[in-house]
Amino acid sequence: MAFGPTMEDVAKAAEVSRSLVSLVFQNSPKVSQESRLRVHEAANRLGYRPNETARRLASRSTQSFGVLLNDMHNPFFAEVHDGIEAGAEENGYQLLLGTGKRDPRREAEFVAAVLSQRVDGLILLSPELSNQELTKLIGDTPTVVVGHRGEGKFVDSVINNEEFGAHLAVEHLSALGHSRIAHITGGTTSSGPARTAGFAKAMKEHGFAKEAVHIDGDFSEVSGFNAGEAVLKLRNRPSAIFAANDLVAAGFIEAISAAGFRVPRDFSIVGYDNSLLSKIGVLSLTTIAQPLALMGSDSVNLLVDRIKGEHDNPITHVMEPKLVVRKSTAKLR
Amino acid sequence: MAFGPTMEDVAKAAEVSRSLVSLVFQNSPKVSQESRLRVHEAANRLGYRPNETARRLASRSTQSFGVLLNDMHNPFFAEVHDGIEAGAEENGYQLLLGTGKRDPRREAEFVAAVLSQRVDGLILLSPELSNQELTKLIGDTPTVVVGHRGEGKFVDSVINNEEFGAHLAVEHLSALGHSRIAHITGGTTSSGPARTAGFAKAMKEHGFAKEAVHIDGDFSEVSGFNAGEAVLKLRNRPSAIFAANDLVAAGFIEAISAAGFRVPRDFSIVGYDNSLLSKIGVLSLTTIAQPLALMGSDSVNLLVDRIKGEHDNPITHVMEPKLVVRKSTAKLR
DNA sequence: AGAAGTTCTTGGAGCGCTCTAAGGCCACAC
DNA sequence: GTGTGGCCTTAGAGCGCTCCAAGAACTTCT
Repeated sequence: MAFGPTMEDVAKAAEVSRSLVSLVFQNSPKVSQESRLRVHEAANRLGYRPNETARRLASRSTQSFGVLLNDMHNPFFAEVHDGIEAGAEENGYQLLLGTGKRDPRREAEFVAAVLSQRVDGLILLSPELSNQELTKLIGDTPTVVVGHRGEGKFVDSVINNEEFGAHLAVEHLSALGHSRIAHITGGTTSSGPARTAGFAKAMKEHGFAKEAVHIDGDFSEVSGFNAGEAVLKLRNRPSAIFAANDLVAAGFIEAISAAGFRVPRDFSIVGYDNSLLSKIGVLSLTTIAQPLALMGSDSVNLLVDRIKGEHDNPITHVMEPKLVVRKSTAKLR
Repeated sequence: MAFGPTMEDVAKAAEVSRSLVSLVFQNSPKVSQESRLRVHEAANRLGYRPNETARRLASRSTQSFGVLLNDMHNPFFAEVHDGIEAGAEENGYQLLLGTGKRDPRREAEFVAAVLSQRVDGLILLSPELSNQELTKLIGDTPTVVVGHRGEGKFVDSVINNEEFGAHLAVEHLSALGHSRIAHITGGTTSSGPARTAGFAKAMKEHGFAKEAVHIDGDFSEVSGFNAGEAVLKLRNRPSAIFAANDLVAAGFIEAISAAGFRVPRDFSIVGYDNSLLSKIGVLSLTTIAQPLALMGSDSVNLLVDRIKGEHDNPITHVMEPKLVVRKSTAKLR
């Protein structure tokens, strides 16, 4: 496996020492302009490319983070990744991306793999890995868990204020005159319970507790569809819906559309996530937006701070969602 | 920067040589069961993790591919990635993922970065980089370009039969009785022209050439919306639409829905990509599906074959799309 | 001119591992 | 005892680079 020219070759060609070539490629200020040019010229002539592997070994530093994306099909990860990438670039870190496909075993494999590559830190987006396994795995590697609160001395967390998101939805609907509001839940995993709890609390605060309707779901379009059919059978129908996410909202809309009902004429509906789905014209969902890119860049900052020694005890950042008003909500008729 | 215990430490703890420890971690068959246990025990006790960086340097092999995903927001990439990941795992390669954000400069940076890490091959999904720059950049690194035909002695390609996709769309609509069909184009970039050419050819083959309508677009929802409004103004309206992609189809549907028209009652419409969008109930788009995961795994195979020396001249694989029938198309009334 | 800096360059040790060649050890045969 | 072979184990060189300490070359000052 021939790996092309080495620093040694460049040094010979430029008639200088290997050390000097090294300094040139580190952009050291203590190289004379003349030598710098000589070396670059020789390097170009030979088609030299520094061997990053050797660099890392010799310098004992990789300047890189491992990032577990889990599921690339979910736009959530793409957006958080945008923020991570921006933050990493700003701070001079490389990224080692991987997917876990929501499988704890694959997640563990990925983490082990990047730790073998001696990354300086770890960012895990919505890992399924238990906190316990994680702690064992990472040792003393600075880690940020995004999506839920992680545990461990070396683990910081970036989470969303789900409760506040639900509050925003109810408040918006209330302002439009709705009080009989149904919530299609996201089930018992990830952010489902927090949204549901937030909904209950917000309804209570608005004095709508008795008009609240809960319909069980699971973050899927089908569960939204089923919820739609269920709602139509209710004797005392809600006038507005707070769906666990945009996909659920889409399912709901399909079900009621099939029965001749319209949004927002017959139902106002609020989704969650501000996904691509919510933005397309046919749906145009009012929804709750999480500051995903911000969460990404914030994770990087947390890591960088910890590496610099600016903190060494677990920190949790809670991000505030925003309401995005589109065409799926309207004044109660 | 303390990097934890090394092989040397493990060797000392297990009272064997460093070489033996190395063999154990390479799963060499020539280590006695007894030594193997001794070493593992010592390694666990010390919390030893092999240093992959050193491994790569010493073995002169990284067993890894660089993968340029370009835009993580586009599900296209997620699906091709699935195939790549599966292929890589099967063949024992690691993946180095990166995004170029459709910016040739960033793409070049990524390629340079992974080449510095001495990847064994490169898979580039829809790169914007010119073939010329690419050739200069990659040197003799085996490369696969996915999405369009790449150029260069070391570059294989995996592309789609866009023409056939257009053919499938027209054939399907024809079978439903449609002959006056409009095509909303994707513009002059990427697969736009090929789809448009395929449409023209298919219409001709069906004897519908004179009924073909071309409306310029650019793969965006807005262009679909504009096309919808334009179609409604036509004196002799088409009964069916072949959109450049699903997003365009969604835009079209929004425009005509606003005017009180319905799909498929008033217009049959075929999208392209079989995206998430096409699958949601409210749209339920008949669409053309590309074998994305297959394209991914095929890219890996191409790379592996080339590395094994099974071919050394450029190969292009053309993949066949499929028609996915949903509810946006119906018999002409 | 010589001392004292300053600026630039270099030798060499070493990062943590792999891999080759060589050797130890043991059983068995002669 | 010596030889033969199989099985394990090891010494040591080296992967391509960084980084330290020290040296060379050049200025500037007195």
